[in-house]
Amino acid sequence: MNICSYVYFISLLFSAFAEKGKKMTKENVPSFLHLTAAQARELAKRMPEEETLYELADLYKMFADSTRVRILSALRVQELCVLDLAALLGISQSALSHQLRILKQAKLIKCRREGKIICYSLADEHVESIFRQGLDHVQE
Amino acid sequence: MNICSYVYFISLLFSAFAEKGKKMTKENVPSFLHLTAAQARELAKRMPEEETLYELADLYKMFADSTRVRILSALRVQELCVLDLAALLGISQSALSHQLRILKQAKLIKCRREGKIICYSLADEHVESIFRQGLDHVQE
DNA sequence: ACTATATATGAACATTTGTTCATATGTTTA
DNA sequence: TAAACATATGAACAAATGTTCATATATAGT
Repeated sequence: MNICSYVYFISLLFSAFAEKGKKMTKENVPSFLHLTAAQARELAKRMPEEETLYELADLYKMFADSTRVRILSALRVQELCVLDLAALLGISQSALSHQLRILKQAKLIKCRREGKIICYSLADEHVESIFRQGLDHVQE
Repeated sequence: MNICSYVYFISLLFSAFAEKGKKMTKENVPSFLHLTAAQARELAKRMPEEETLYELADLYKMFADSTRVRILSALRVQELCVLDLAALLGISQSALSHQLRILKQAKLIKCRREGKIICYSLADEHVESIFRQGLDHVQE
């Protein structure tokens, strides 16, 4: 957990005490918070780094658009070139190309050139497992 | 795969043939597409339903915002009431409440009332497993 | 019943995001 | 080397999303 959030949290504790004219002791907390300071520290320690959580959100952002999900879903089956993919999904070449770039930057897909055409495929097994995990949840 | 996309795809095949003054045969395809019609049908069959893919994108949308990821990350550790959570994460009560509603509607978290306060927690094991899956990928 | 506390929500606003359109880049073939 | 083909990309626009501010609802305590 980021030090900023924690500092903010602690400052809230102090100001809450100040408002009520109470003295803050190490393991005591203001009434509007139901966690003790010690519990809050413990909780914060058990959370991943703030930075990691931002990266996690960024990863899931890639799967958070139906066009990208459909692209990944097709590439799960087989490698495809841009025009085939566009025709298959019924979207414009431009829109697809923009999304392919985004997915490529996120390292979820890779591509190789074969003459005039460029073939895209999933980058690795991890992508497949993330996809399947979500699919399991959606399909109950 | 949605019938609409497939119909669109087939229509593209036909128009491509028409433009070139060729006749379209069952298993032949225009040169700008590297898939045969049969391959395209095969591929489409192996993809989940279009509707399922939209639901999948919606599911991942929940994890695609850093505030929501941080909320879920805290609730993984323990049940928390709104004000504790807001203080812990350093966000306003209002912003948090809006996000809690979104997560609740998506059935990723649940809540129970205890007097004045309302305690939130993760809805089920699936949420934890989706979270962990993404975390594994991010942390390499 | 009145006040304080805890949470929820509607509207306005700013930001982000995805698509389209026009055009650029890069590769093959005539 | 010119033309055709396959893909990429910048800019403009529209739509979706998250936060803030003000206020509403609901419960507990006096």
